[in-house]
Amino acid sequence: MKKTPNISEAEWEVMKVLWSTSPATANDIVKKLSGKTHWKRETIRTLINRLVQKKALAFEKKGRQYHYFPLVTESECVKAETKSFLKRFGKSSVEPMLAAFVEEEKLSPERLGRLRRILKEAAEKNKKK
Amino acid sequence: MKKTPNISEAEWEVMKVLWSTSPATANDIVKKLSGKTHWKRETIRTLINRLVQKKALAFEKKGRQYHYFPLVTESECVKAETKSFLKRFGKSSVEPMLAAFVEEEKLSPERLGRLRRILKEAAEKNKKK
DNA sequence: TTGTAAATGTTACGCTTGTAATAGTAAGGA
DNA sequence: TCCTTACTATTACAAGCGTAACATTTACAA
Repeated sequence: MKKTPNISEAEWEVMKVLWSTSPATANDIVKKLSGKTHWKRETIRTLINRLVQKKALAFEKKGRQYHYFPLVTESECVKAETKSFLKRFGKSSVEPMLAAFVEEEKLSPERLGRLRRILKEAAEKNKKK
Repeated sequence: MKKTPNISEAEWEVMKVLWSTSPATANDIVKKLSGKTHWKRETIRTLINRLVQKKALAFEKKGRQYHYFPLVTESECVKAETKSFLKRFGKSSVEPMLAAFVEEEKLSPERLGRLRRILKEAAEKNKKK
């Protein structure tokens, strides 16, 4: 059970890019992010550097540029975040949270179905035990 | 749609105390928290003061001591947090998150039932529309 | 070989957080 | 009335974060 580094909100955006396509150069990342954010190139570079320091990213030198790639997987990180989220709010908040999910994001029927299946399975396993 | 203040992790612990019993004096809060944390009284007082500044708490002077009470409800805050959580991870993470919830916290059958009902209702509303 | 543009590295700065220590004030007992 | 004690208020300080500007290096073109 490795410890995932603590990734801040802004840094998370950078990670998302790398999780969707890696390796990528700093410029690739800047390009992808400039659609979604207003950050300056320098800002993004700072974020990248911090992620390298935190060992969330690594790079390979290819001539003059660095090709970055993630050192942790997205699901690892989501899981860790979920855990700390839960710890923070306590289980009494699970319902309001789920309600907010459902309400906030118009979940597609497929997704809803999958969510329901998860719960159903949990319920069954529960009973069996 | 009022804006809930930004409550940090440590501050959240203080809020939890007040949500469960309010009003309470600083000392009440300290007492309750000393079971769960190792924070010094001063630390807790700092947290309380910050929460007052952020308008998450208010107080009433009663003689020499202040009686604190929350200005925001727990469900409001949970909702806001959930929203930003979702925004951060994107909806593609909802399933892994729910899976982690279920796995992490052994949810009671009752709770599971309630969760399932939430989803069921959402599914029906979805269909109708 | 040397200048230039592109890439990387270093430094900055104010805000929030975690974690307190210390100072000020007021109320009640001697 | 004056002191002690129990509260509250002010100040501290380092690490993390958001947001950059400025400096340095280096590969390639002229």
